[in-house]
Amino acid sequence: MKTKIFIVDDHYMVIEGIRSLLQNEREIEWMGHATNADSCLAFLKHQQPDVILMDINLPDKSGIDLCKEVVELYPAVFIIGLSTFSQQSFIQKMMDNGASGYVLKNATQEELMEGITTVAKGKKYLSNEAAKSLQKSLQNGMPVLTRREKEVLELIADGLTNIEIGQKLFISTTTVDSHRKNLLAKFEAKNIASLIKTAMQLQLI
Amino acid sequence: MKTKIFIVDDHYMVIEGIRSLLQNEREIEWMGHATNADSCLAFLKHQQPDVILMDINLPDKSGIDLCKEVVELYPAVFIIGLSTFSQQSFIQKMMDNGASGYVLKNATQEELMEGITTVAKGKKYLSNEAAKSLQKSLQNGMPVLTRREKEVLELIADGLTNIEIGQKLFISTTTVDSHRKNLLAKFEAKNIASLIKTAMQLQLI
DNA sequence: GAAAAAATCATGGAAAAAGGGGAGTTATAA
DNA sequence: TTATAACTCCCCTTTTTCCATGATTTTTTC
Repeated sequence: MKTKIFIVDDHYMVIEGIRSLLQNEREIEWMGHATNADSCLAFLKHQQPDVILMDINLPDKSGIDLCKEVVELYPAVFIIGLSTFSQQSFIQKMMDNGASGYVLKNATQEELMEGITTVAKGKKYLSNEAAKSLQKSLQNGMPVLTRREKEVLELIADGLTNIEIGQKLFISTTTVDSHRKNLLAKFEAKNIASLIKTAMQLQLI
Repeated sequence: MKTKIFIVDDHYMVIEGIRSLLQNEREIEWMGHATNADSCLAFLKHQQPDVILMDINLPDKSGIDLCKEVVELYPAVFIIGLSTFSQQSFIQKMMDNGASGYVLKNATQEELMEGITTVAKGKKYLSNEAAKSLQKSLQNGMPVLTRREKEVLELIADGLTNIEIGQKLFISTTTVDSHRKNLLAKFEAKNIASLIKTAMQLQLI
């Protein structure tokens, strides 16, 4: 039986690239593509592919959020995350949100096919490079933040002071300060400036 | 006469996508591709294409630097910068370094062909979207930083205090403070945290 | 060579962050 | 059920940033 494939990516060159890589594969049926989250959801109302290749950066919604929605609505559809090399930190998020696999955009035809067939069987797949970069970002002490710490970090990055953050989250200013201190410790940062920089680099903001 | 094309991009899917978009064009001769700056330069030693489509993010060197080198070594070769949507701020840099055009990766076949033919004639080309986003980032008050402000900004982002920065640049602490204030004003930021965030988003760091 | 922009320096004060230390409560997972 | 992690709160001190205001010198540009 053919594996039905659908692509969500806002770059035509990537869509064409995937189509080109898959066009000679007999076991693949190309169902089409979407360039944003909305038209992807619209498509799924009528037809369901076996595997969706989903970019992480979409114009209207992050692939991570879309992934979650699709998995909830259509549990039978397997999702493979697609991303460029620099977005290692999203791999974990994508998998946490129900993706079955992850393939980098510099994957070869072989890797892509391996990913699709593996995932279509219900197994998990991480391409070598993806697995490597995940490992690397874990090794290189990528901080694991709690829910609250993430919230506080976002607000700090938006320019709010401890007092303002406390009011927004209905907690004491001193509590916000505690979270701030924990963040500095986890990032091994001297101050908020360097913390924001590394957090942005790791795409945690 | 056919236009000879060469691609430098580290993502196979993009390479395949471009190849696929161009494969039926009679006026295009596909010379090959490289996935990094070094092999691009190695290729150019033996053969020169008319137009190079060059990604901005390469594993060994930024496309911006590579662009400069290629233009110096082979003035007859025209370069079109390629990038994803989020890298508007690089468009200007790429053009400053001698690129003849700029096309976003979500360009259609028509846009890509228009870009290639325009550039091959020696003219400049910016795809609608690229031009738009350039305009936008200029309009939306993308701050124009002075040499000193950039230096100070980098050091702030690395976590140095005003005192440390002053020592490093051999200027008074109060001078550093002045630059800091100017930066906050230019970015319309409430504090350094939000400044670093937007500076990272605009890829000024 | 004059105007504009950039870089330099300063004072003083208010606000916020950074650093240190301590401690109770609530989830939650082994 | 008992550790463990997460979240909460507090005090005190020092350091740094932020804000207002003003001014001189150097460099660039027309």
